[in-house]
Amino acid sequence: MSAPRQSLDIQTIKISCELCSLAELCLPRGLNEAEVRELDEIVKRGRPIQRGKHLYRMSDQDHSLYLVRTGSFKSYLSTDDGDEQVVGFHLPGELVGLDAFETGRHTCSTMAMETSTVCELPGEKLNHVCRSVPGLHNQLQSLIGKEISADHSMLLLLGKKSAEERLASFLVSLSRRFSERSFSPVEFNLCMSRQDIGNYLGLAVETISRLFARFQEDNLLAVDRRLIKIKDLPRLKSLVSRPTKKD
Amino acid sequence: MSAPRQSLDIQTIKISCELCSLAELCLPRGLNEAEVRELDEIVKRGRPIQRGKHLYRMSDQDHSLYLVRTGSFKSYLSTDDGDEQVVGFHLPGELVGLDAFETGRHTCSTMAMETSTVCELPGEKLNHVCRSVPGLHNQLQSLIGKEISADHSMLLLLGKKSAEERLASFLVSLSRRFSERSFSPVEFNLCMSRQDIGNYLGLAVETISRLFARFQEDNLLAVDRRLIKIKDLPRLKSLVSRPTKKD
DNA sequence: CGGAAAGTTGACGCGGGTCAAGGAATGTGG
DNA sequence: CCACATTCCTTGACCCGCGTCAACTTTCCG
Repeated sequence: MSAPRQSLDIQTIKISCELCSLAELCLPRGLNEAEVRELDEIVKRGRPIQRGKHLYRMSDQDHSLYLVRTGSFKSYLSTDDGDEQVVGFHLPGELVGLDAFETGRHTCSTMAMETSTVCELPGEKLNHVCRSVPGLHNQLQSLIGKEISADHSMLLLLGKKSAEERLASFLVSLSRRFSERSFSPVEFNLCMSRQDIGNYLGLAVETISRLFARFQEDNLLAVDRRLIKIKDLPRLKSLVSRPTKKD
Repeated sequence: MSAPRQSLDIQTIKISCELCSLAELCLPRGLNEAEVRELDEIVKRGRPIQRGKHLYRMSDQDHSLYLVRTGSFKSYLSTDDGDEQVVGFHLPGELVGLDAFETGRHTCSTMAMETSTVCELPGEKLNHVCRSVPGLHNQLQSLIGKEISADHSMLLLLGKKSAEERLASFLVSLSRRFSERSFSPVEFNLCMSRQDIGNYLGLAVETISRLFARFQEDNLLAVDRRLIKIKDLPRLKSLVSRPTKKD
C-alpha cells in the first residue's frame, strides 16, 4: 500500500498488448500494430490481486474497465438481508466492470478467486482512444454485447432449466471457454467452490454435490475435488436442453 | 406494406427529440439544444408496430438501436426445443437492441405488446454523432450500464427469491417505472399477459394467478383483469426481500 | 355467435431445499 | 511436527413450494 506507485519491475515492462497471448480473445483483436500500440499506451497494469481480495466493491466510484490477464474473478450482488448472488465468473481475456457504466458506481462486487492480475482501462482515456481507433470501439461494443447476451442465457437457465441441465450447461460453457484459451476442453480445474457454483446456478451446495456424484456414476465425468475430467462431452452437451416436455 | 416509404404525415413531422415528453428519461437527457438537434438529425421514426408484430427477430442482422416512444415491447429468447424465455419488458424511453452488439445479429426477438412506436438510431451514424457530442456518448453508456445492472437484479430474483418475492418485486418495479413516466405508481394496466409475467419471473401461470388472488385477499392489491391498483405499496415493498432465513 | 385464447381454481406429486451429521483437506499456532 | 480449528464437501432423511394436470369460466375477436 505504501510502496511507490511508479515502481516497475522487468515483468511489468515486458507485458504489452502486442506480446500478450490473450490478444486474439481480448480488445486488440482485429487491430493493426499501430492501433494496438495506441491502446497499450493507456493500459494500466497493476500488481497481482490475492485470492479473496476485491478488484472493486459494490458502490465504489470507478470509471475504469478491467480485462482479466491471469487468474479468475467472481462478481456478485449482496442484498440488504445479507445473502449474495454470484452473477458471473471471469476468465483471462474477459471484460469486467461494465456495471459501473450507469452511474459511475459499481452495482456489484468483484473478487479474485485465486491470485490474479488485470489490465485497467481508465474510462476517459479509453473514450478518447476509441475516437481515434474505430476498431477498438467496435471491439469494445462487441464485448458489451457478449456480456448482455450471456446474461440473457443465464436468465433462461435460471428461469427454465432443471438442476441437471444447469450444471451440464455450466460445465459445457467452462469447457468451451477453457478451450478458447488453449486449455483442454475435457480436463480442467474449477477455480470456484461448490458453494459459488451452487449460488451462481441458483441451486443448493448439496444439489451440486449430488449431481457431481451422479454424473460420475453415469460415466460422464471423473471428479477429483476440483479437478474435472469430462469423459463424454457429447452426452454432456445433450443434457443441456431436455427432450421438450410439451407444446 | 405497399404504402410509399417516404410518406410523412403531420404527426410524424411534429415529433422531435426536442419536443418529446420523454426527453428527461431518454437519450437527450443532459444535452443542450444544439446537441439534441444533432441527435435528432439521425433519428428515424417509423410507422407504428402492431401488437404481436416483431421489431426484430433473433438472428436478424441489424446495427441499429431503438428507443421505445409509445407502447411496450417484450424481448425473449427461443430455444431449439421450442420454448421461450422472456428476458425483458420495455416501456417508453427505454433502450432496445443491445443484444446485436456482439456480432451484428440479434440474439433475442422483440415483439410489440400493443401498438407501439420506436425511434431508430442507425449504428454507424450514432457512433459518428457520439464522437462530436460527448454527452450523448455518456448518456448511451449510462443506458447500457442500466441494462446490465437490471439483468443482474433479475439473476438475483431468479436465483434466490420465492414466488411471492418475485411478483412483489415485479409490481414494485413496474410501479416505479410508471411513476418515472408520470403515471400513477399505484394504479396501472399491465401490458402483458399472465403467461408473459410467469415466463419472465420463472413461474407457472397458475402461480401468478394464485398470487394475485392472495395479494388481493391480503388487501395489498385490487386486481381487475389487467388493471392493478396497489392498495398498500409500503407493505408490497416489504415483501420484496424476506426476513432472512439464516447466516 | 362461435371458437380460441386467457385466466382461475383445486388436487396431487416431485424436484430440490433444508437440516443434520460426519469426513476430508487445508490452515494456524505452539 | 502435531493438535486443533476451519472451511469445504458429501451423504442421508425429510418435506414443502411450486409445477403439472385437469376442468371450468371469462374475455376476446372475427
